[in-house]
Amino acid sequence: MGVLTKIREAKTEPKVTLPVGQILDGDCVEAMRSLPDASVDLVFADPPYNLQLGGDLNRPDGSHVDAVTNDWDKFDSFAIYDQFTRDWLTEARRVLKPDGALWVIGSYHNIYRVGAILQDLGFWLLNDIVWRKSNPMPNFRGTRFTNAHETLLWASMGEKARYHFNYTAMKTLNDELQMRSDWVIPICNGGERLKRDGHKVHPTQKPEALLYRVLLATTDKNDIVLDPFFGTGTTGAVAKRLGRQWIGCERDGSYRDAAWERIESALPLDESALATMQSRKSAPRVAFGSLVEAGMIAPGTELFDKKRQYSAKVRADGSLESGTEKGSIHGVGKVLQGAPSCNGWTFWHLEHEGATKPLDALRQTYLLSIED
Amino acid sequence: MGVLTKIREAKTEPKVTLPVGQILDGDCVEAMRSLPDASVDLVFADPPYNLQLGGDLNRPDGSHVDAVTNDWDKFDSFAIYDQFTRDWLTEARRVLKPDGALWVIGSYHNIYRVGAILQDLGFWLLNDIVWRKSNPMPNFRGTRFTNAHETLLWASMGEKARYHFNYTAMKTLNDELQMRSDWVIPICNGGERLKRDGHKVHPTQKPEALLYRVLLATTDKNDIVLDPFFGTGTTGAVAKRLGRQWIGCERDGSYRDAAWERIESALPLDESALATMQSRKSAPRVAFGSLVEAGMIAPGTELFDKKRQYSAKVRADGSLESGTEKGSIHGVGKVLQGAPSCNGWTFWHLEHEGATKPLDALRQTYLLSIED
DNA sequence: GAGGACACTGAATCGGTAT
DNA sequence: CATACCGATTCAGTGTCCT
Repeated sequence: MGVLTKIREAKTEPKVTLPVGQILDGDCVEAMRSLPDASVDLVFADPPYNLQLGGDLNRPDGSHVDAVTNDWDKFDSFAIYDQFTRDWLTEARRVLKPDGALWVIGSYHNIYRVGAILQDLGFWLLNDIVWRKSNPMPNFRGTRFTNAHETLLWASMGEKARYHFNYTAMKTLNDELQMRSDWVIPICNGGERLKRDGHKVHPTQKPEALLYRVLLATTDKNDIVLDPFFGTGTTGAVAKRLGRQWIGCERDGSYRDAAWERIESALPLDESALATMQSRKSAPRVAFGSLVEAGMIAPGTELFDKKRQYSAKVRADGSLESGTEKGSIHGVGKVLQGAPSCNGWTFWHLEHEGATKPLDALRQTYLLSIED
Repeated sequence: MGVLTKIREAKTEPKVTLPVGQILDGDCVEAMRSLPDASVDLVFADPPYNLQLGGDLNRPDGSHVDAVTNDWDKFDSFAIYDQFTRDWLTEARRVLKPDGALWVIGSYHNIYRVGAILQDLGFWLLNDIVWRKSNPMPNFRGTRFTNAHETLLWASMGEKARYHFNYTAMKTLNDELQMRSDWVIPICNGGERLKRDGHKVHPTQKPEALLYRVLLATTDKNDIVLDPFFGTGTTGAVAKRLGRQWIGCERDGSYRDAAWERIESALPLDESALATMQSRKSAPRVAFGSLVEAGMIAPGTELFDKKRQYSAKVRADGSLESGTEKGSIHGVGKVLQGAPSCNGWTFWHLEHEGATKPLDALRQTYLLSIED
């Protein structure tokens, strides 16, 4: 590649060339120093998360979890991580045009530090976006909530700065509803996941659908996108597909090689690719506990079947209790009847507003209340 | 109300009384100073977000920042907010027990500052939780993504600190799937929304379903919950319903009045409704040898895994023997598989009354037989 | 080929108690 | 303080192999 693009700086500065379509070798702060002021439209950054993992972790079946143990994710303290963050954000700010914008992705380990520093440097937060993973890794030890999301920050250059937002494109992508700040996107696996000798090339490759939405929302055709932590080049591949120009920084040669191979084989956008990016809507699953939480069914409520042969009492966590039997609405119904299975939603009834109703009626009401 | 609960501090300190079931008047930092060290189990905090709203700038204590004489800018406002955050978090940390925990809710305006300061003070993030609003306010001007979520941080007192998590109750509440870090809960409106003369009493009243999940997940019955920004008392109302003790701080008299009225009309749950599914962790421990002693398993019985790849013989003392390998049900299973660990109760099976059963089934039978 | 059983995997801050 | 030992714990998806 190596296409050099001429840009004209503000006022009457001499023309400068930008290394568009190139992966700059080396530390991203050093690499960005070679770029002129106010020259790129968007920065997308996926910095190390500073995970601070302890010992090994095994799944309940005894298999080993292949965690992120790379040296590039190790920092000795928050202070050192903060300095690293200030350094690259400062340089990113310098190369951004006044109406440019910045995206950073992170997890709870690092994103609060990044967000605060970003604000301290004068960036202006426009949204925080939640990437809700449809298939996250479970919490194998049952010690916390399943960590099922990551966070993206989108910021302009300052409170009064202008920025680009393709409102209509987002609304179209979201079935004519305003795009929300929570995005449901699967993690990167299957054919999209880059592998070498059967092993993943990069431990934290991001899904292209995520970059697709970011670039479609906040850049225009031919805009220049800089990714200081290029990795295996997801940003470059999607930029090429969407007709955006890109610059990457990456110090790991094997990542750069994989990125080149990938970007060269990336095809410019066609309609079929667009279709696969559309979010598919499916009916939300409702847990019985949600109805209890929402106050639609009080703990202590008596449930019974249509013939009033059986009864059970609702408990605080959404489980049922009937004699010595305890469990879910389905499980308790099944055991009481001695049946092979039971749909608790249709089996159990309650007195509601003077009438006898199956639980399913309340589920419908709840679904309406949480509809977008 | 005004029930005073006696607590005993660590070591041999004199007994101290806690203002349980009370709303402390005044600034929360001052109010918390009246509480003893290490005395509460949980802090839930919904601090003011009032940053960057344009126009007038108020300090979190309500005093007005004079734009002309103070020559404030966003850096000043962040610095003021940071100091306020450090102050109340420090005091909250002091009154928390060593195995207590803290929750804070916020939006992108303030949560990155809160999160970073929390980490700086030594709190250890356990999860960040996304409250995904099912019915958020749209972005009327079409300039950004619809801001459809808020963020909650859950933190323990430190990296090595213990904390409470009712894993099984959460799993039950979510229809037998692990509870994830993204929670879909409607915003507070309808009958739950407190109104006076047709206007909402508090601008940011939180839904009770949110507090319900927080308290059910991370407190036990009778635990003491402190809310430094009590507002109209959602925390107190849900705590009362769930049989938790509460303390509030609120400087606004009209909010305190509304909170009192609301909490007094809240109905506590009865004992059986309050019950939740208990994890097996809390069941009394049974030694495998006890089953042999009790005659439920005869020495010499052949055990095998589900696939019948391995087998072992039970010995008189409740140990297993397989080839040259001898030891506990866990130890032998672990060595045979070459696994990092093994739960012998679920790994080993035997023929019992014509069927193949895991040892765990016999443990359950034994547990029932020794119940009082 | 279709379908079922099974294996494998993903940015993970993933024990508690007794000695 | 470390060490030993007990024993609790997973969801969605892809790929492979076998029937």
